[in-house]
Amino acid sequence: MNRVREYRKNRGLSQFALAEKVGVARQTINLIENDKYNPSLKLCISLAEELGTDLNTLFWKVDETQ
Amino acid sequence: MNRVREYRKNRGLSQFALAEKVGVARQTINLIENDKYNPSLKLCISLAEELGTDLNTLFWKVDETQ
DNA sequence: ATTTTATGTCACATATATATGTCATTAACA
DNA sequence: TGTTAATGACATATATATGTGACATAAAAT
Repeated sequence: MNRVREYRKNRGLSQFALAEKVGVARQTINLIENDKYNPSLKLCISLAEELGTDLNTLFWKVDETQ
Repeated sequence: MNRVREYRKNRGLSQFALAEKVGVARQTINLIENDKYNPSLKLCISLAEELGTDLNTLFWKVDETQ
């Protein structure tokens, strides 16, 4: 799991809006949020920058119990 | 740029040894260290774990002037 | 000298991330 | 109502990450 959806929603962005900001298709954001695949490092960095956070926060050992 | 080579050398590992530990080909490590492409998130996480560090340290806004 | 080891690179093959178009469903809203 | 926006999902196409095998060079070890 990752925290892309959480950070996207906190910014009031739709999947489509975030996709446009980072230059990918809406489906790509959808698949990443639903852990359907394994994004590239560059895309992870773009997402972190666009969402005002960093790689560890979005993708490093997300604790689902908290 | 990233700090994979630096952390690998600090651990006394060859590209081949690190490649075996994370389950990719030696060429893949070589290309990543030389910024010839854009690894997947899962591979970045494996590298960070194997090198005893985290995503931000290896891949987030590496300052080349320091 | 000669044999390993480590690294960079190339060519080709394969797996998969990503794009594009589409459809269904739900919620918000006119 | 109907219409639009948001999301999940599918099928197909393309770009690219990664694998595999090979070769060259340099350094280290024997």
